[in-house]
This record gives sequence, C-alpha cells and structure tokens, in this order.
Amino acid sequence: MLDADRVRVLVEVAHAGSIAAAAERMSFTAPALSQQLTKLEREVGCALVERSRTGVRLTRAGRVLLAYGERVVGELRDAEVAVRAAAGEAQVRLSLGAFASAGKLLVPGALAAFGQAHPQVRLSLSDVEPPDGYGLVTSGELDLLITHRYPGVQPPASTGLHRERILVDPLLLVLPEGHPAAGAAPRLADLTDQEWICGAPGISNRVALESAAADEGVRLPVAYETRDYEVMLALIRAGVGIGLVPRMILDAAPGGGWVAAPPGGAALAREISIVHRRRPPAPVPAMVDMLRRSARRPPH
Amino acid sequence: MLDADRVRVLVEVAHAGSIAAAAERMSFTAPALSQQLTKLEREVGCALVERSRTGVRLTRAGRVLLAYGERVVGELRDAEVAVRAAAGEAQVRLSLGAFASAGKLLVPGALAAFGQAHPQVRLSLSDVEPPDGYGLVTSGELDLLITHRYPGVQPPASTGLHRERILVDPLLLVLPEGHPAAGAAPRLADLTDQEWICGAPGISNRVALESAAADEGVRLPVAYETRDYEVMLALIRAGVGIGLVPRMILDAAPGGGWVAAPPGGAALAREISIVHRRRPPAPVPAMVDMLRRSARRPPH
DNA sequence: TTGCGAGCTTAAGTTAAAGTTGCGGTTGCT
DNA sequence: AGCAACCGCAACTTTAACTTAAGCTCGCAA
Repeated sequence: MLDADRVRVLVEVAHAGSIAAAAERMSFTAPALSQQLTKLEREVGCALVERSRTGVRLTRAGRVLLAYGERVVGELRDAEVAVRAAAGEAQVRLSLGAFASAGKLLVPGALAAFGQAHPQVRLSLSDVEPPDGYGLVTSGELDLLITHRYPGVQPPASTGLHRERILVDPLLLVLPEGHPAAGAAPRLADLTDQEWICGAPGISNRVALESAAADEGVRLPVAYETRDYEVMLALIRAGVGIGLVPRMILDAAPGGGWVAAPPGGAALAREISIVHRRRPPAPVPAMVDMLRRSARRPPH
Repeated sequence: MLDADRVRVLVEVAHAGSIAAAAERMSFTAPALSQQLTKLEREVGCALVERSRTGVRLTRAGRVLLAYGERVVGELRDAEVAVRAAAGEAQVRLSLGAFASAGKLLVPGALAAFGQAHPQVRLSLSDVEPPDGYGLVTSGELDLLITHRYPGVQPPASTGLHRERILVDPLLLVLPEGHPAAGAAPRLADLTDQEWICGAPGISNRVALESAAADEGVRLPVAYETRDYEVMLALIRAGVGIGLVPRMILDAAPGGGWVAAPPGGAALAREISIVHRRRPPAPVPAMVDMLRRSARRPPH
C-alpha cells in the first residue's frame, strides 16, 4: 500500500507549488521532501512531478494521485477530530477560506456571531481566490470555503464535496455621476465605445464581462485592469471608465460620484457558495448557518 | 495528523478480531501491532480497544476511528490502482466476497465469463457471510461484495458505498413429499406444530423466519439448526422437519423427496445485492455487469 | 562572459522509530 | 489441573527518515 506520509508530501507540494515552499510550510528541509517524492515515484512506478527551477508541476499521474491524496489527508484529519469528539474533547479549530470581498463584507459578521456563540472554537481565515480552494477543503486544510462563480465561468468539479449557494449577487453597471448613459439602462452592446475597467485576463469578472459581451455579439475595450473593486470604484468616480460591480460591494462602498443600475438585457449575477466536506467537523454546520444569515442580511 | 500506518493496524485488528490474527495476516509479530495500537491510543488520547484473552473488542471511540480508517485505507488502495492505471499499467486484481450459496450458484458463471473477457485480471473469491463485509469493501480488502438481506433483518449502514439489488429471491416453504399440508399453501401460523429447520439464533434466515411468524402472531418451534441449505434439504427429504428455502437454492438442488411452494400469506423473499465503493477500480463495473446477467438467468 | 540566485538533487552521517525475540501473566477450555 | 491462546513488557537490532553540506542547472544581470 502507498505510504500516506509520502502521499501527503505530494499534496502539500502540489498546493504550495514548489518543494521549497512546501518544505517551509511543513517545517522540513527541501531535500527531505524531494527524497520522499522520489520514493513515492519509485513506489508507483512513474513520474509524478516535472521538476524545474521555477518549482514543480504535476504530471498527469500526479494529478490523479493528488485527487486521491487529498481525500486521504482529509479523512485522516477528520478522523482525528471525530475520535477526539467521541472521547469528549470537542473540536477546537475551524479554518475558513474566503475570496477578498467576502472576507470583507460577508465573513466578519458571521465570525463575530459565531465567536460569541462558540467562544471555545479557535477560528482562522485565509484568502483564497476562486477557482482555487477546493483541494484545500478536501485535504482538510480548510474546513469551509466561501467561493463565487461569475456567469460564464465553469465551477471546478467538487468530487465528494458539498456545495451550497448562499447568495445571488447581481452585477450592476456602474457609471460616473452625470454620465450620458446614466438612467437609460444601456445594454453592453451600446457601450463598446467606453473605457472598461475589470480584472486581468482569466480573472473571473473579466471572463464574465467578455462572455456576456460575446453573447451580445460585441467585444468591449478594457482600458484599466484591476481585481480590486475599491480601486475600480475610485477610477469610475474619477470618470476615467465604467465597469460591472457586484451589488454587495456597492452596498458597502461610500456613495457619491457614481450611479449603479442593472445593465439592459440579460440579468448578470455572481453566485456565492460555501463548500465543505461531507461529514464535516462539528462546528461547520453552525458556521454555515451564520453565513447564510449574514448573506440574507448583508451589512447596510 | 494521525499516522496512517497505525490507523491501518486498527482496521486490520478490527477485521481480524484479534491482534494475533491481524499480525498473522500482515506478516508481523503480535507485539509490533500491540505497540502500534498503544501509540495510536496515546495519539488520540483515549482507549480504542478493550484487550481480553479472547481477542480485542473496539471501544466506542475505536469504532468511530474504524469507520474513518476504513475509508483512509480504501482511498490509499484505490489511489495506487488509479495512478498505476494512469501510468498505463492496468489493474490486475479483483477480489470478490460472497455468501456461501451465491458463491456456489451466482458467482461461478460470472467469474468464468469475466475471466474469458478479461484474462489479464487475477480474480479472487472469499466467503463473507452477511451482515459482515461492508468494512472489508470500504477498506479495499474486497472490491466487490455479494450480500443478501432477509426480510426482518436490518442491512448495515453503507456509508459511502454503492449498493445495488440484483436479485429478489423468493423464500419457498419446503415440505417432505407426501406431507399432509403439501399443495395447500399453508400459512406459517398453520404450521406451529411442525419441526422447523433453520439457522442458529441470529443467523439471517432464523431472524427472517421468526419475524415472519411474529407478524402472524405465532412462534415456530425450531428442532434442527443448520445454516447449510443442503443439509436442510436432506433433513426435509428425510421427513424430520420443514423449512423455508430460497428458490435459487432449490433450482440448483437435486429434486425428489420434497415439494416447494410459496407459503400462504405475505410473500417472503431475500434480496441479493452487490456492494462496492464509489470510484471503484476499473474491472468492477464489468464484473457487476456479469453478475447482473448471472442473476437474471440463474443456472437451471 | 562571468557572477549570482533560486530551486532541485545527491551523498554522508545522525537519530528516531519500528520490528523481533524472549519471557511472564492472565484467562478460557478440556 | 494443565494446556493453549492471547496480550504486555523489556532489551536488542535494524530500518528509514531527516539534516547538513556540496553540486548541478538554468535564467538573469552586470
């Protein structure tokens, strides 16, 4: 049977992106991990990673083993929590991963409420930008992931994971105050002569914008690239461009200088979901409940 | 994180029923396993087994850890098979578990057909009497389990396993040739003065018989206890008693000396099912197909 | 071209486990 | 009563994992 410790090394290396970074995380030296990885490759009889100086990349076989390995690691972590719970010692840690704007707007209230209701649980939060994070949940590094899906973006396969949509967050067209198109509910196709602001190619909102524009048969010129909606709003306020912004962000943003309305044509919205393992540790359902509530009644 | 090797020790010990037997199976000495178990208990902070002279019994915490451990071990085994398959080396082993009469009647044809279609796969078969075997499937010791459920018997929970009923096998009342009740389709309640033959208390067909009789408000006297239907038929043929026998058995048994018919009242049948893991190794679906066919057209 | 840095590997030595052997203790069965 | 089976303890041996140190390759910049 495969050595679980070596499989774990593969998982950590895959998540960290390099042997050196994984070694740092695991408090080992790089040669230790390299040796274990080599032995694992000898065990399975084929290469699992392509080593290069910029880090390592998983081979096809490596990706297959990674998927199983994440489950193995996750089951082991859950096993420990479960048996401790059976012995009377309750789970004391709960780790969340969330994308940036959720971390700012959705999570803090839920964290505060949860912390008050379960003061003995040590909470932790880390930034995870979609579509990443599913593997971290499977392997138990995260207990709960808050992720989003923009229209036109394929969600990752979530083998063995439980995903639940907690919020549909409409994307509104945001224009500078006094913009000629303001109040007219223009379609994207009517705005091809504007300076657009959105994320870099590959970023979710960029993909969503381009795919929605393609649906209307046009391409929109992107003049400014930022994934930070605060920056985007500042640019819009300055009158240098326009963009699509989730309502959740707008609700929390200082007003003035911009006006927002749903674009004409097809309604656009991002879906915000939570992801966790089946058979999650005890505090997860309670936190999920808090998050559902927080989603129903966002700040403001 | 828990040590997977130690968790595996717990799984093997639980399946084998004693440290000594598990050590034998794993080609280790008993003290080695005992030490590992002790360390595992120290790791989780509570007792996992109650040691006694007749073997060991799992504590409550031990059973919790067993369930997770079986999944860990199963995922590790599947991981090895999957990554080998990805590297081009196909899975070459397929282990079946079946209860006695299935092993005699249902499996041989399927094994033969499968062996012809996939000569490179090494097949193995072992006897597993229900309700055992689910843990063996989860932990990957078995790839495929053929099990049954008699009416009135609760099937084991099959967390994370796939179960599929492939045959409903009616239980017929078998009487010696010339028995006064033959041909009259008597109810169980009409046969309280007979000498009944069935398994020992706790054996599935005994439980089914008693529960069916209880449904009719009677208790049936059991004079002979055997779990072997061949023996039961021989006893019936000898005129010393009567019993319920699955049709599948009767179809294959030499006729003469007995007559069989459904008992009056509620229809009784045992369900024959196959059980395997989700994401089973490659040859499993093919074998399942063979078994389904074999169930549809039993020998004779 | 040469020097430097990042990352991975190889090699050698140390240390920490795991496993075996041998013995003793307890229990259940004949 | 005695045998057999099973578990636990302790000392010894062996395996293997980790660390340190040095070497290799490639990209980049002076």
